Amino acid sequence: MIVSQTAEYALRAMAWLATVPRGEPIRATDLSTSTGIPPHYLSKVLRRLVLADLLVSQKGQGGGFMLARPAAEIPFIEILSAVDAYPTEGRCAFGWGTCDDAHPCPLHGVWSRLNDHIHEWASSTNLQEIADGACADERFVAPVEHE
Amino acid sequence: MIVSQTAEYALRAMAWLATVPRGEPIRATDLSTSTGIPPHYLSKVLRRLVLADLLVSQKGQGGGFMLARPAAEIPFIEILSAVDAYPTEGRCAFGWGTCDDAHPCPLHGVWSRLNDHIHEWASSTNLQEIADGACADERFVAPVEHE
DNA sequence: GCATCAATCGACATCTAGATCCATTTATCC
DNA sequence: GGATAAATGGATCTAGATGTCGATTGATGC
Repeated sequence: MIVSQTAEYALRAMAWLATVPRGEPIRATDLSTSTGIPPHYLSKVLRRLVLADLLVSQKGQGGGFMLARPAAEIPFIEILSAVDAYPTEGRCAFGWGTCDDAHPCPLHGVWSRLNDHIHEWASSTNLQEIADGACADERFVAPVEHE
Repeated sequence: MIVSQTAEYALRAMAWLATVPRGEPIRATDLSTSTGIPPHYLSKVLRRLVLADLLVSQKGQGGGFMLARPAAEIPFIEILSAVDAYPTEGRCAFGWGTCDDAHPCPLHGVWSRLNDHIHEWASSTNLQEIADGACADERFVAPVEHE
């Protein structure tokens, strides 16, 4: 498993929201049925995304959630950070308390090489890419099933 | 968290074993104190590595564990596969039941790009690199602390 | 053969991410 | 202002990953 379930849900929800015209709020309930994410769990994830300034929420009648910024300005790394999922900094796979570039543990080199890859990917990928690749009407049709 | 705790332990144990001269078996107990991995848990991880033909074990007096092959012939991907940790194939981050290159979900493209990176890293990195970078006497000295 | 050493195995405890439920707050519409 | 819609927040439940324990099996040396 590359990322946690929560992180995956966050990406899914954001990806979906990126495909609807910006400015029209989507209700958590609708988002839940569309994406297959359990409703109560989704609302918690959404809340964290609001706190991270990636979404804005509107309570009451006609309310819902929408992107706080244009999709092109939301890189994946911000989404992952918003739901934790993106530490690995400072942690050492070898169990050393102190492990940095100055005093690297044996795994440090290869480990940070992987980290760089992931960081690069998460920084250079943004929601607009998803929105471009996916026509909301065609490809977002009901999931066949979700396990 | 990029990989599970178990996977991290597996890498640690293998990395350590790669730094001792091949042919001399290391006891699980010793490996446990050296790496800071809980002893009984470690032995479960080791067993899985044995089943995956990455380690050989020797019972009784003078027994222990050692690499089944030269370090250079053990890529990380085999270690990760041995302790699960390496599926992501077939799973779809979007919750679609069917998601392949022919019928990709909206996240499919960027997702598999990340997968490729990780796969490339895990395949091209082997234990020899670790052994080369780490002198067993100097850099493997007692972990300062482990959380 | 017997004692000892070390891996193996199964059962059990604990901890945490994931998921659910329900009461509360805030906004909108009439 | 009252009814309704929708997000918010806390408390709780559950399953799976993590970690522990004790007993067993197999190998070695004497």
